[in-house]
Amino acid sequence: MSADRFTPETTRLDDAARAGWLYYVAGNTQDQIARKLGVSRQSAQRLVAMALSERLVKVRLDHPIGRCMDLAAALTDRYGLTLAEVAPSDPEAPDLLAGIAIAAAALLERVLKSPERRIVSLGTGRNLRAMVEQLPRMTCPQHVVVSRLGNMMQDGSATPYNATIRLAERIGAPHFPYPLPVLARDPAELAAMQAQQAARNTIDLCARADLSLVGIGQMDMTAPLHVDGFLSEAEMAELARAGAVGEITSWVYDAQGRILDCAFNRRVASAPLPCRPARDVIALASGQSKLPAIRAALAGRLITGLVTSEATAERLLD
Amino acid sequence: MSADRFTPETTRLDDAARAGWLYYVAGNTQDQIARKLGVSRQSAQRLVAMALSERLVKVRLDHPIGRCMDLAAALTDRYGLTLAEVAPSDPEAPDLLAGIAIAAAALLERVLKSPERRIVSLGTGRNLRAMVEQLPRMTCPQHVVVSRLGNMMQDGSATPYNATIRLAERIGAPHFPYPLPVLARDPAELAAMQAQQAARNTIDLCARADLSLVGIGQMDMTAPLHVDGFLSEAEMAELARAGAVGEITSWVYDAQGRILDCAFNRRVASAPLPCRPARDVIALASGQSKLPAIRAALAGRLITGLVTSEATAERLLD
DNA sequence: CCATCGGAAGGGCAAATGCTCAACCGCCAA
DNA sequence: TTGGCGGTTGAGCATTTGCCCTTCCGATGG
Repeated sequence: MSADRFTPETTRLDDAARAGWLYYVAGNTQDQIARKLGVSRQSAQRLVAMALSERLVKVRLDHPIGRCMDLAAALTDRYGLTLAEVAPSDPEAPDLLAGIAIAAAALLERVLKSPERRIVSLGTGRNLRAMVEQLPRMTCPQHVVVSRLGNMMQDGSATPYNATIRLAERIGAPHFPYPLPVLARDPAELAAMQAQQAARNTIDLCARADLSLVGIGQMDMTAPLHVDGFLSEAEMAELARAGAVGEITSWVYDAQGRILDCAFNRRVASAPLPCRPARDVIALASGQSKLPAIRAALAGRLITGLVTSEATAERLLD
Repeated sequence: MSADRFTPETTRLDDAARAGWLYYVAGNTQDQIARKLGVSRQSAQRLVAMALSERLVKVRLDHPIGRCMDLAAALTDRYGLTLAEVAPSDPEAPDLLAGIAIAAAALLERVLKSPERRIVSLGTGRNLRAMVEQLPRMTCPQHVVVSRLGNMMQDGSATPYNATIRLAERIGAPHFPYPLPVLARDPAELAAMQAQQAARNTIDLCARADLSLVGIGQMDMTAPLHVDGFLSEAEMAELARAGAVGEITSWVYDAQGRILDCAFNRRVASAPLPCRPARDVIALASGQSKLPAIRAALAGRLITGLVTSEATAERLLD
């Protein structure tokens, strides 16, 4: 091998390294490098490009954001997402809402800046509500905000964390609350509800939404559906036996991310949740307890994007 | 500081980091970055430039350039060193700080990766400071950083380029500043100072340091000791007559690398500099003006390793 | 309240860069 | 010798980038 020291290959790589050093570390232009190494400008360019393609130069970003962006790139890559945002975790409060809310707000703001009409559909949840609070006031009468699910509990009272109304107020856009409750009593009642013109119109809007932002619910004893009284402990247990690990806008799915064909889902009145959606469906979710639910949603391609925390992203990539 | 999380300053740096990542790691063009971050092309350019100027992006060249390797091998061979690193020189700026700093940072990083406790002692100087800036953030509470000399001028003000504190901050390790000034007024004062418990403890740590990184000072009119006001011109001349050619952590030595037995050295309060040290003492130094000082340090085996520039290495081997 | 000022944003342009393509060189085999 | 072929080179051109200069915005102080 020592004979290789002077083969063209080695010298070329050496020159590439030298060119890369002069370019990236010493800050020369390719013209200067060409003169210093005694080659043409084009050759210098090729050497610099080679230093890059042969991975001789290693670039590292020394900022907390750098790590997050590495994680986000790994997430999009591994799960075939169109978008991933990872908010830095505070080591002392690893799944603080604020980071995710800010990241998601920035994302939403970019969409809302469009002069074209955009239909934005929203689920429910603390994350979405916090996101809206982080959004600056804007004037966007050209857009439309629509809710993907009802905000009425079974007793007729409103659920907390209604993000749709707040968002519409904040950006001055027309909005469509979801005209049905979360759950129908039975499939027959559901069919009757969905036949109403207002319902059909809203569901249609949801299907055509350019951007949908949703939360992800876990299915343990802290499940939002349980805490909010939509599911009794017995029902929870039954769903668990059927393989339920998570829910998005009340649609319950299993570990492969398949919407379960079960009695509960047959009563869900929320807008249908497309599998492998054609338009952006972005979930906001983080936390140890939601991990299985997030994993399943990613596996089943129920979402095209994810906004999460650094800590959660790391665990998703384990 | 946590309240600062949302100040414009922080957000701006974050954005700069994002832009830098997208540009240098993900290979986006500035146009794409502008679209993704929702800003104008010019702003994206400014963010990328900021990522560079704020030293958020670190570039490292991962290739042993043949010529530098040869020089390094020749240096270890000729001077009996345990380690030599030679950074490529830009012919027009032969002794750029950056190359040496990066090489030394890589070296230090390898040591810091050890899970075992390591004691690292540092001298002062631009090179050391630049090295610390090149080091990535790490978490190494197992190590200890200790300064080999004071950072107080005679008037009590702090010298610039304090590397110890920066290093300790950056790697999250406990650190020991040097509790004495650079010079005592006279030998009697020195003895009194060195009797203090804190001083004895720190000096002992320096003696046990697994790795010591130091600069080398020349003894001409640009001498650090003179520029920083520790040596008057008259004193400089006297030391020159006594044969002084260089200094390490303020200990002045002659052309054979022998620590001079002179009035000045009897006032130096820095940690003692062992001749033919048993543990690694590595100097960072380059430049025409430092050549005699480097040669002498090598001849007298005051150091076990050297990180220098290509141009300086060549001259040392002449 | 208005005038002033500093910093950030955007337009425009010149320099730097990346890429394609045709020409060329050396090598091998017919 | 000659033709073909892989690979390298340099010219030309489109894109990208860096920078200057003007404009705009918000803060500050009279």
